[in-house]
Amino acid sequence: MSPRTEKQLEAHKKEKKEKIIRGALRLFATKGYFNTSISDIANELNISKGSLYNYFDNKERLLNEAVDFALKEASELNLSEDDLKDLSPEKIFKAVVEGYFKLLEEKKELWSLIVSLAIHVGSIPSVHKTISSIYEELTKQLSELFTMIGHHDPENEAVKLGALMDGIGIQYMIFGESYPLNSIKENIIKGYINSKKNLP
Amino acid sequence: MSPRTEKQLEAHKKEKKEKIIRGALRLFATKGYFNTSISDIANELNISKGSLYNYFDNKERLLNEAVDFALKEASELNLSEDDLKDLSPEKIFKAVVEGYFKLLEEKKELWSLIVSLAIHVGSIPSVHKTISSIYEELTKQLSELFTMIGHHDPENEAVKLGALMDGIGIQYMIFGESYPLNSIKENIIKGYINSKKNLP
Amino acid sequence: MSPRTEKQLEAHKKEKKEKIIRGALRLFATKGYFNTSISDIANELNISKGSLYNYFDNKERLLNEAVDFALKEASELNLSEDDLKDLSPEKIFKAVVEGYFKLLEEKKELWSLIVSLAIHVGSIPSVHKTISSIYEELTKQLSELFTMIGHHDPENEAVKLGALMDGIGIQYMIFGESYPLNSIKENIIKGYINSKKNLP
Amino acid sequence: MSPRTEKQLEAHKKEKKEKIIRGALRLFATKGYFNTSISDIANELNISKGSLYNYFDNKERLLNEAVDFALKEASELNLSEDDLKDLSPEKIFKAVVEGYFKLLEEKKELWSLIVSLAIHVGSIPSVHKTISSIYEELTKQLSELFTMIGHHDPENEAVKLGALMDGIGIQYMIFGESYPLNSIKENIIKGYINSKKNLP
DNA sequence: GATGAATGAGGGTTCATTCAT
DNA sequence: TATGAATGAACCCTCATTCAT
Repeated sequence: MSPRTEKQLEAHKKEKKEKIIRGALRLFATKGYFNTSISDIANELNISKGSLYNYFDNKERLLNEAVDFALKEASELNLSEDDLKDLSPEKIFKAVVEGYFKLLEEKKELWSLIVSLAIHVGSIPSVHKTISSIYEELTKQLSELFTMIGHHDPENEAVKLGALMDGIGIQYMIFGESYPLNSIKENIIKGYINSKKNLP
Repeated sequence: MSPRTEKQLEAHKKEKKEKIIRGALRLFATKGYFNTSISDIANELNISKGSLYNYFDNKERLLNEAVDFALKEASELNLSEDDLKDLSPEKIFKAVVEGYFKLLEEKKELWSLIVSLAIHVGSIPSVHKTISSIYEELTKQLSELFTMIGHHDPENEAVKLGALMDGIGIQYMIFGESYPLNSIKENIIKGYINSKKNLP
Repeated sequence: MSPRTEKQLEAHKKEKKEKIIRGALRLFATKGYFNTSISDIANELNISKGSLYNYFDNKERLLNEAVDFALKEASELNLSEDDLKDLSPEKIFKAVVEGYFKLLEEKKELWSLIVSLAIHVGSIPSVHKTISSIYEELTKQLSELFTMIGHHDPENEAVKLGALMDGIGIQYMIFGESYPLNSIKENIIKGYINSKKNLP
Repeated sequence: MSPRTEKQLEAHKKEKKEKIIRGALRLFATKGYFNTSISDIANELNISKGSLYNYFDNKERLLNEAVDFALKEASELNLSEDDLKDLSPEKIFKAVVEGYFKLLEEKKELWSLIVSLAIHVGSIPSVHKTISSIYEELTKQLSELFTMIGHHDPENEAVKLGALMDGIGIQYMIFGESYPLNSIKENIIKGYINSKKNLP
């Protein structure tokens, strides 16, 4: 009944790692990394502390893998290249921006955890690397999107859009539900579409 | 040379508090709040651990007062109302934006500490309040600036500019020196000035 | 040799707890609760400070469990119901009173620790509850004893005898070895036996 | 307006010491000696910590002087020899016993503080001496009382009455207001008076 | 005499990590 | 692989006491 072959074993291990990561992520996101102890995580998952160390070398590595996992999962929410081909530029923008705003609303705590870790290098240097490499990737994708659309200076535009969206995230975290997330979203979408139209 | 009157005593105490705050801020900014121990701060300042507690009830209070102090100091870098009167709208924008970018460059670690604390409520709730109240104030000031300039929908514009600048901060923290801070700065300044010109 | 089954594990843990309790009790009794540090206890037992916290949530809980343990152990020194059946009233009295005096002499420090904790609620409220519930139990048993013997107003008599014995304890603690413990013991025993004989 | 002569100075100092003692006693009695800090006392009295050390060498000495003070004050509540002369034996007993019960009720916390300190030598050895010497004195007075009344074996009777009253104190502290203090008081008074009458 | 900032030893407690089972 | 007791360093904080003013 239990897995036998090496492959099965590997799969089983991966599954368990993912389980742990999800649990850890849940706690890190709500309580913060430093306020979450290894014991907390073990309790959350109903496993032993020692067992955790069979899957992760130490707490910081667990954090890094968890952040990596979360970022990859979040990326998957975004559009695949196939989608891009079939959509008009306007729709692509709408989809990208709306996807991001959805992430912001639905995974608020996770977003704030990751960004707060990312921007303060001094706290946990290793995680900074993990996040920035993914960030770079995302910006590149955004830039490609602008290129496909035929924007002049797509890189600069990608950087600016990325910054604007992150900034909205910050303000949303700080001001909470009183922040006019929706109207800003509409405003952005309209702005980009119009500005494009206005171009010669 | 030593203080005698009650006033001098009070002033002396305030001075010392500020000294401690500066030291703590230095360490919090570079190592992070959770990685900075009370001992570290005491050592940094060459005073005893116990002495710290004559000035601050506990570590979290020290953080809050430090953050408050830093934010107020940073605000003072911004323009006073007098300045606003004498400057043309274009110049005011330039000054505000440039002031912010200067802050970003010169107090990188401090900026990242504060924002990372601000956005993740779960880590230290109390500091979230301290920061958000100041943030609200800043947004209001920005909004007033837009009103004075005669922008339609100044509030929305203030929120957007605030978000954009914060977002640039994030990206700067993540990408580091490779981030094209200057070209973006110019781009923003030009953009705002042009967009205004385009208005009827 | 080492425990394997869950039952053995449980038993092993209970054993260790008891070991810690005995060590803590030894120190609390001689030095006092507040003068005994967690470090002291760990040293006494040749274990680490941290290990203690695997068995007891905190120092106060350890005290409470220790007191509880001591009181229960002391109670067991008293007579079982079987004994009562086989003895004449005179002998029961003798046994009870002598048992108490023996306790007083042989566990002097422990007795004084517990009573001193019990009577001053302000010091450690939690332990006051622990002790008073046991005290209530003891008084009830004493009352039942008087009922069995046929004393009129057994409750009142139980309270009075309890008070007298506690008072003797106090005086013994204060006056030390010069206190005529033995003669008083005899006096009490005789007094109760005679008074009973005088009843119709 | 301020005291000049040495005598006045001395008197002034004594007054202040007494003030401090009363404040300290208040806190010791309610919170316990170990839970009361020098700062607490200074705050209670609105004086500085440093000032306290002008009057008492250290905390333990303050406790000893406070206990001494309290015991002497309590003793003064008892009957003077003059009173004894004018009263019948029955009335003297009544007065002594009632005085003690009044003390128990009105200065509950103080009584429990002192007795708890007295019986546990390990906690604060010095105070044990302070209290036991006063206790000895009180027992002697009680013994003299019995002698005056013509009791055979007055010493033994004094010890027993002392013990009984202390024991009642303990039980009162443990059981609180549910303890039938009044009925026991009446019972004791009647008991002693009757037993005396019953003597040939 | 009065003050309260400074001290520094020590307090209880937490926690990531190890390791024997 | 799973366990959880054991560790020990580090943490935040308290406090009696001192001393310059």
